[in-house]
Amino acid sequence: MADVYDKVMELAKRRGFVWPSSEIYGSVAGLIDYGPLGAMMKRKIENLWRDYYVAREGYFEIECPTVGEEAIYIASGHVKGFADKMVQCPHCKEYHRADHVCEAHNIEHAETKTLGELTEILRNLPCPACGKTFDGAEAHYFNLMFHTTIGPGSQRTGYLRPETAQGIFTDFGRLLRFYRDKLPFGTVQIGKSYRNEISPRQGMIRLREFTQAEAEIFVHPQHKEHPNFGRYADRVVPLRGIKQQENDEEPVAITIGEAVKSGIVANEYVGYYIALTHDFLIACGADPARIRFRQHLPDERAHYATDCWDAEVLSARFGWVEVVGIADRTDYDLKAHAAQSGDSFTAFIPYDEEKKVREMKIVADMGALGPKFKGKAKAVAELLAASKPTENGAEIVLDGEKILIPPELYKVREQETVIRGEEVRPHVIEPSYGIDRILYSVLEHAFDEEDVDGETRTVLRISKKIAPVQVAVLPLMSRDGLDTVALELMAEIQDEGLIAQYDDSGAIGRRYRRQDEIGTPFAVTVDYDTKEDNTVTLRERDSMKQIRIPKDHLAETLRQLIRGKVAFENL
RNA sequence: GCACCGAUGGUCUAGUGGCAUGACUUUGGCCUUCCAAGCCAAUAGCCCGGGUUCAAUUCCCGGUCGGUGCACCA
Repeated sequence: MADVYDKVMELAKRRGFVWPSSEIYGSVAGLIDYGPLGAMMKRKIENLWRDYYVAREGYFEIECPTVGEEAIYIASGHVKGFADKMVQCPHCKEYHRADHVCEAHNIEHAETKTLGELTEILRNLPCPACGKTFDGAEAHYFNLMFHTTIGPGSQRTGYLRPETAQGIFTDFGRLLRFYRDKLPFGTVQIGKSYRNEISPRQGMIRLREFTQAEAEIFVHPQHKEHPNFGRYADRVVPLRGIKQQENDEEPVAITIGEAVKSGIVANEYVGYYIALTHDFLIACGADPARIRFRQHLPDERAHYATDCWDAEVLSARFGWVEVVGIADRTDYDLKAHAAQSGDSFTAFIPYDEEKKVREMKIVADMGALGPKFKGKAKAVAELLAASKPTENGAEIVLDGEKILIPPELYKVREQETVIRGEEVRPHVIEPSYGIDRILYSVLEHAFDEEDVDGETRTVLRISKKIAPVQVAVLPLMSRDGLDTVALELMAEIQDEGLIAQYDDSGAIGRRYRRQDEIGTPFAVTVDYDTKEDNTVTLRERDSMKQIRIPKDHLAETLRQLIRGKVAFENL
């Protein structure tokens, strides 16, 4: 069954987009190599992403290690949440959560038991699937994080990061200062993340090492209005909300402004990035008819997220594939890191107007309290501050003992305190992109075969913004000086910062086909007229149309074509 | 991780207990004045480990990778 997937992967392998990793030693499932064209294309997708998030949104990029110490992932919940105690039934081979099986048989606190204890208990318990006992089976941990040790002596436990986000969260304090203590601000990271999948299949869709591009945008919890919401408010996006999924309906095409106003999308930030993602995926060359946004159902949503949408792209082989997740993660992560680290993970937000609060303050006379209460003096002073004194003195309870502190041991002052603002723990809006999946989706959507004069023409109609090779330079004949002129042009084009490929092998038609197959958007051909009038042929991949342009303008024209500043048909 | 199926030049593939097919691609040459033309030549392959055998790419066992189903996938 040669479906599009087979054809795309065959082409990807043959032409140097994607290869199985360490193929000569047998490869490892879930690990891939990007070949020369794949690596170039991936870099261009990442750079296009930077255009959107770094250049246009103003979110600076940081780079954190892929290896992180244990504390990070204890705080994030990955050490616990990503590790289940599993047991496999020796009879029917079914997998079960070891603690769940125990708890179903009234074993209390099974979750906290060790693997040995669980194995011991399970020995006499029946498998929920087949009814036979687990005798002979051993409970084992199952954590999807790659584990390692940092430094000699295996002293420190480390993990390969399962997402790039945690690096941004742990740098929160530094980032807040970098952005001069103001909300909102955003930070992005593009890099590798790791998940030790049990059974990674589906080619490039499910990898053990994959590239994420994530933005973490820190916003005031009460102000989730995006400052540039107007830019995307009128953009129509296919949304498949909870309602459509429950009624098994098609996505609704609706403006993002309307979606936010009607409450389908939780807030402007989430809506804004849904629209931006729509824009970005189409700019990469994904087919608009095969993109939709699906809202997470309440029961699949992570417990901390208030709203979460996946950008899904339709694949002929895999169905709708999640390529981007856009979540409002609330303050879950910052709260978790605050608890683990002791730092506050808050921003000080000044009020528009200072608040003045009049209050009674009870100030202890430490000179008198000290000798009287000795080591307990400090505790007494603190209790005094919170007490409500009467004329006879203030009654406090110290270690269960009621003590009356006479008025001469403290002073009561009425005092005005100025409150200039408050500490606010931001909420996090997180658009998270799976670059590998996007690259595959674009390849699949761009793959096209058409019949030209009885021959099959294979052409990758990828966006000229992410095509690995941008221009092919072809001498019609590799003689009569045509090759010399072509090589000169080649150098000029490369000087312009474009990626060009020179090809003088075989008939001209064959060379066009070669370039079509790797998605090169433009080809320049030097022919005999070039020597007469200094013009060259410029051919466009998608239409196969050709025009002649003066070779002096070539490099500049190409640059404008590729940046989308001018259209081929207007030349 | 389980079950079933598969693995042969770069790609697709034929086939076999004893010299391993063909096509396409690629490279060089001839030819060729714009869309995979033709001719000549060259390069290049039986997934890995063990077993059976005089001899294994072929048969057997184990593994790896890929596909499918199950399980897993905050």
